[in-house]
Amino acid sequence: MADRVHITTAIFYSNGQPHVGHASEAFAADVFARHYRRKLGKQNVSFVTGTDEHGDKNFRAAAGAGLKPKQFVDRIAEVFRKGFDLLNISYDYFVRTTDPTHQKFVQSMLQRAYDKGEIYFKDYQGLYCVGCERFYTQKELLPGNICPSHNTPVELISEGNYFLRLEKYRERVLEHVKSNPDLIRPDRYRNEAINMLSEPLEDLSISRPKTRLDWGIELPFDAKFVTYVWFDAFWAYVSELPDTSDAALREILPVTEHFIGKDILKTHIVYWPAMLMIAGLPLFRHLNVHGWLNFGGSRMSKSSGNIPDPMEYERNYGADVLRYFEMREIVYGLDVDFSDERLIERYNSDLANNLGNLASRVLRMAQSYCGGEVKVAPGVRADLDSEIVNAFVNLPAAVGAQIEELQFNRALEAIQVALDVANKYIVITEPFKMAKDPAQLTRVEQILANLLEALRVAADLLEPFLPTMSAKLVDLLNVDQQTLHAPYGEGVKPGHRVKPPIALFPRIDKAKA
RNA sequence: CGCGGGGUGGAGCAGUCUGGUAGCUCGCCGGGCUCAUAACCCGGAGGUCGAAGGUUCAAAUCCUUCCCCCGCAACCA
Repeated sequence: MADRVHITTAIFYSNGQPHVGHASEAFAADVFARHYRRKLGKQNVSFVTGTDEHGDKNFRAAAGAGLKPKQFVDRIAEVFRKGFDLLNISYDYFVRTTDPTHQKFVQSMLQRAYDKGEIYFKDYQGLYCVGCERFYTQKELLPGNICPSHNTPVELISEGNYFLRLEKYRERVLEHVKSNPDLIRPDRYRNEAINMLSEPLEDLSISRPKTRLDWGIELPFDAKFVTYVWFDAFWAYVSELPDTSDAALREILPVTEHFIGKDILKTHIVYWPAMLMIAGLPLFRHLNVHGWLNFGGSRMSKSSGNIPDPMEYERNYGADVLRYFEMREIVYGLDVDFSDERLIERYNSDLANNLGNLASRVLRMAQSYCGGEVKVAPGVRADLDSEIVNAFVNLPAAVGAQIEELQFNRALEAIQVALDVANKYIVITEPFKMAKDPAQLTRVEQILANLLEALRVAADLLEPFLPTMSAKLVDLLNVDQQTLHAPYGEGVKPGHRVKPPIALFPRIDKAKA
């Protein structure tokens, strides 16, 4: 078991604000980060996100907005950073590819590759699509030299550029993928990666002449050029860590968990490993590939305006609700259909009816029957107790394992099942009836201790998925961090006092929403 | 032979890798309870898990073949 983990989202290239898809990737990485911080300690987890800010598209978008490139990307980066803050994305580093630290690091890696002879200069004449930021071969294009991606004519450009020797490393990368069966997760993307690596590759153009694009990191060995998006962006995963020495990177890369969308699988399994090998560095531990969010059965489409704004949910329901829904509903790696109706349904059944209502009834009984005080230690004192105790004793290990396997939906399902057990326990043991008979008060106290302890474990395990509301529940339960993380039965102690209930998750009326 | 994803009770989905009484949410029918956020609990109706063959004591799950649906312009994770 690793004692340290480094987590990254993609370094987002966007000329607008974050949408629910960005949020979804950030949530998954964040759940991972929060889980591991609890497991390994905060100091053993690092979590990087950020924005990829160079390139043609931003340069042109800036011009279109009448701004200098830097002003333009400053705005984008700020929107992303603030948005992620509001969504409680607990990144340790927000890397911008325009940061001087990052640029310096990229230059050092460029120089290293160049010194090793893995970057070479070649005159090149080709058909270039501005939208794709890449050259096309004739046979890839539609008749009339139309870019198949953008439906616009490509431009014939003649220029010299620097190239990275990708093909030279292809087989080594392929070997690595084959001999590390869980490198790419979930499994379904592994075969695709192997296919990509089974065909010979063109070497990768990693430069642009400044005469064409003066918005990028200057090549240290030729000031007339800047580097191209991929050689720039990938290094952001590590460029701003406190220690970027080779020794440090040899520690951190093998425990690195990349979270990416399925659209950039190819770049991450072809370019990035080759770049690391060229630099003499080890590869990452896992490439965690997620699918898409669809809307009403069709893909997200900015033009038709069907993409929900994550901030809208944050304002309406608080920061946790969108996160919970996406983690609960998505089978990691597969596409899922996103709708407000499903979100509200999930919220009402899981959070309002199950968790929220359970907290209300338990805390209310604790007030009414025990004056808010835990009277006895939780544990099994009768046959009826064993089921709830077992459910929560075994829960943390099960949830942790599922998070690490990217089965966030199943982790949450397991928690819901345990909460179900707790709700049933109340009905079966009927503390509200026994409380009327002073002779049975001891039994009532036992039942409530068991229930409060169950809530405590649930609050602890839900922290990655519901950071805000988990904290509120923890506050109602009035436990400190150390108590919070204790195994079932070793948390709340006799004499401990809890607070009266509040409605943590008010039901959402579908008709009104 | 293009690539990929999917086909599981009325709806939406897990489960398939690691074969062992088919599960969840919603909806529907009947009952219970009153601690609780019109919540909670119990019972019920409803599925030959796309089709056919095969392997196996045992298949939604493994193998083979076939059928159907969706994506593979773009803004995009």
